[in-house]
Amino acid sequence: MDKKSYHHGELRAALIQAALDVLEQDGPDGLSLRGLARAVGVSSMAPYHHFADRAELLAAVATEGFERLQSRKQAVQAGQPDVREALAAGGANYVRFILDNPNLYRLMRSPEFSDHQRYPALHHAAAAPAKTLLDLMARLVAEQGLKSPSPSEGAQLLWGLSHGIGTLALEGQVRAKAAPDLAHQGSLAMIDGWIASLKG
Amino acid sequence: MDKKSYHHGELRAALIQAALDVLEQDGPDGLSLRGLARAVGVSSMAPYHHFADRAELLAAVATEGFERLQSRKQAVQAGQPDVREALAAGGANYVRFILDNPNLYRLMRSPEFSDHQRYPALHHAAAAPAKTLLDLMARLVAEQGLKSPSPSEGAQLLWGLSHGIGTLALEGQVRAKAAPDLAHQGSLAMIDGWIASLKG
DNA sequence: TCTTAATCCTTACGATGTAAAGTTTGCAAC
DNA sequence: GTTGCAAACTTTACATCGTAAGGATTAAGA
Repeated sequence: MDKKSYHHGELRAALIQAALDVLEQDGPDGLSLRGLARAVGVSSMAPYHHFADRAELLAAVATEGFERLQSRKQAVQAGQPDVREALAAGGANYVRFILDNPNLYRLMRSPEFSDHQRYPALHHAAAAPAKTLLDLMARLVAEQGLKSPSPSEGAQLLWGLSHGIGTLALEGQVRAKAAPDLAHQGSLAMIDGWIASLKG
Repeated sequence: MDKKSYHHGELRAALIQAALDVLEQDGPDGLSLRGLARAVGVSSMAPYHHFADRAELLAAVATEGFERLQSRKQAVQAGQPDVREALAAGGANYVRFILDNPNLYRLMRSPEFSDHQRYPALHHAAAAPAKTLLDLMARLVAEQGLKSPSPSEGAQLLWGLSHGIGTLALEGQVRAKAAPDLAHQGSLAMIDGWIASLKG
């Protein structure tokens, strides 16, 4: 592990880990390629042998973030028989993830990665949580016989709600302590609104 | 207007305007103090006589953004007698603002301005739209006799929903064309969920 | 007219992203 | 083993950025 050879051996992974650490401690402004290289004990240009440019390194970090999100999501929603409750719990958990990893989440949602062609691994990782949500929403629509919204619309609305509550909480516009519950309660309200519209 | 004197005369306003232009065209990465100074035809250091640092300039731009948002908000919600519809229309309009001013909105929500002490003008401008929403929500709670959510909780939920849908639309996770309607429909669903819970 | 304060400029420094070209090392083929 | 090559890493260099320090210009009031 302590090999100080010319070849680092695991530079790529080490850089990503260092970036995650810096992101937590110093925020995104303290994140520089040179700084990471320094932290890992390697020259300024070494990272360029593993990443085409700064953006590509950040994309790899964001990818790691999506993988962590997905594993948390599965842990929470695994044994939930009630779809309605699973969706609400998923929303609350999503907000908790945002609050636990503010800078990482912001990076994950950074618009500079919107080019799917250029960051395929990122978008592959990002698709997993989205699909989990969509599947759950489809189950809700089927079980309740909803005519509106469609599964994809419903998923976008629930996602948008939790994403919005979470990011507003990051700014202090919503009390961080209350935010997960708020997302939970808001998700239930929206779901109940959909169900209620059937009986109207 | 074409005075090429030593003193620019309206450097502060010109810089803010230039920043808004650059933000729209080249995105936030193209935004540099030196670049703005160049665009306005002034030395690199001139901006520092009007702004303590880069962040303070950006804060002024963000402030301008909140003022534009508020005036649009008032234009839309002015003559809405129905509270429920006013809230939903406000949400849709909010999403439209985000889509019309993507980079400006991201700047407005940038976490580097979260220090209220340091950017009083920004937070004053930002408070206006929030208050408009809160007042409307209070009216809804009163008219419908809602026991839950509280006005502030409800406002945060509706705000979060529109903020979330809008920012997801910026990333392409939600179709931009459909986003305002989605926010509208989602707001109504949530409101109806609140009302339905009274009769449950 | 003289003073003064506001406005703007010049110069300079450290940090960053990254291009170009050289060095070291592990490994595969002989 | 020795050789040869590709991958991993380094050195050097440049443009650009934010901004600190100090000098020049000018508008406006005494």
